[in-house]
Amino acid sequence: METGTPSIPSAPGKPLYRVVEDYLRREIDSGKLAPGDLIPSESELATELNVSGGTVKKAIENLVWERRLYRHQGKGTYVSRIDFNNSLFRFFSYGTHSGNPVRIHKETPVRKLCEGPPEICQKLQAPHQSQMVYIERVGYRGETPVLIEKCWWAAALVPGLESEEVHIPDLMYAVVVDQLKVPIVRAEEILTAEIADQTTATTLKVDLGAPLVVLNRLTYTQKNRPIEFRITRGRADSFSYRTEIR
Amino acid sequence: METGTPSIPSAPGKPLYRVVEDYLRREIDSGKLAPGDLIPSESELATELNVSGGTVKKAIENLVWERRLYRHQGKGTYVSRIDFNNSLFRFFSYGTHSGNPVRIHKETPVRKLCEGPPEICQKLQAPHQSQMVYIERVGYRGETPVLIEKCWWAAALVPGLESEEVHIPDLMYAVVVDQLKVPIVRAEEILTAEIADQTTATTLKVDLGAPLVVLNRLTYTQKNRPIEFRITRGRADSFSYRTEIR
DNA sequence: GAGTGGTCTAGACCACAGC
DNA sequence: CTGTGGTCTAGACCACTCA
Repeated sequence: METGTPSIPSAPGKPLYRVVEDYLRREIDSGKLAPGDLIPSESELATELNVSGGTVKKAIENLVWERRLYRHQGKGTYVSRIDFNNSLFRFFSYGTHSGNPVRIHKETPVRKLCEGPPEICQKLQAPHQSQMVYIERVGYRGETPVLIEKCWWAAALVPGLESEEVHIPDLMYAVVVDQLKVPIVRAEEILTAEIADQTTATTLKVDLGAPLVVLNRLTYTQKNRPIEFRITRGRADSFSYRTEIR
Repeated sequence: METGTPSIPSAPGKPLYRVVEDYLRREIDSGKLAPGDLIPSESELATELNVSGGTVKKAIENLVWERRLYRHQGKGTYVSRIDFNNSLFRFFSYGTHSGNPVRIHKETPVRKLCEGPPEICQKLQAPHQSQMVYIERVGYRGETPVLIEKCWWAAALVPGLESEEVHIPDLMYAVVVDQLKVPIVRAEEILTAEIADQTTATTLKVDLGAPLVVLNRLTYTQKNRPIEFRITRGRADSFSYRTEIR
């Protein structure tokens, strides 16, 4: 079926749909296609790249599977916005064991500009002792505190975040994305367990030594640039993560 | 493109490939197709069910994604055997933080026939006070104990498992599947955290109150029948579970 | 060589969104 | 109405496995 040669650089032994995937991945990672953007339609991509519609469809299906794109029938294909509902913290069911969603309200007792601790600077790939916006938050279910968050933001990337003028909603990333216009692209999370030290125990109103689930999160903006490191500690007694093995 | 009507019961609004998926799923769940079996080839299924090859391919691709099937080019498509490497416990990196696989050797201090505790009977969907094979195991990395497993097997389904004649290897399911010829199909796991009580602390050689990661597992044989409940406790200091959010 | 799955194409028809 | 993605088909060619 000789109708032409793909106009994108191919590679021997590499399936064409992978080439198309990589092309789209590059467009996204470089920021040419930003979260929320509409990407060209299947047929446009097919003619532009000189491959068949089926090949484009397969490439897009794979990227949809990776949650980098999403599609709406009749509308088009879009670049995904990050969805923090995919955080491991959705497995905290504070209070109701029925699995109903429980709203967690957050307060912000500490917010200040400071010099970043060495480990944090390293994680954020920032120079030693660079400026950070440090934010501490406590999450409540009703009146009872259930989690503590400590966040360090690379101050150079989020100018104004430290200002008390800027109100921080429960989902903090909304401020950064909508008000400061800094795109949040992805995040890595690591889950472990710990026991409560004295200060954590008192704010969470648990016994000293009570079990905690600890979630470390590294958040990235465009071009694979880390922008925030966060460590969240929550009561273990209401955490459960379920999977299926096959 | 009228070449015939699918010979499997369809449903209005339901895509054909879903119908094919459901057909294969039923064949697997009922036990007609057992783990390890070779299923009919794409073309055989296509003519048998009177749908196109592409539709069969899409159905199979979806089931491969669900890890219910796997394919080998040039050989065929097979029903998956359960893979306990998918257990959440693969995220325990005992000792080496480099992520290298570390072999955990297991011993079996307790093995006996007993009356099942009420909660266990309920989980295994067995009558009150039914007979269970209770097995307790300790996992070691080198000389240091790192985890404790307590398992209850529905005795009626695994005759002879309690016998001391039967040697239990590190992967216990091998005995059940290979020697007792009882298929293991899938398992559900729930992860939580706890602190060590006195007996656990002494066997694991940690302080009383040290953080533990707890994994509850319900294992199923054919026809969705639960066969084993297991609770594993491991030291939290060497557990970390990583994900990516997008 | 025969049979399997893997890739790729071309094109039909449908359901849905939005003007 | 047009354009989008979703489903389904038919068939070509390739790569791999095994007798």
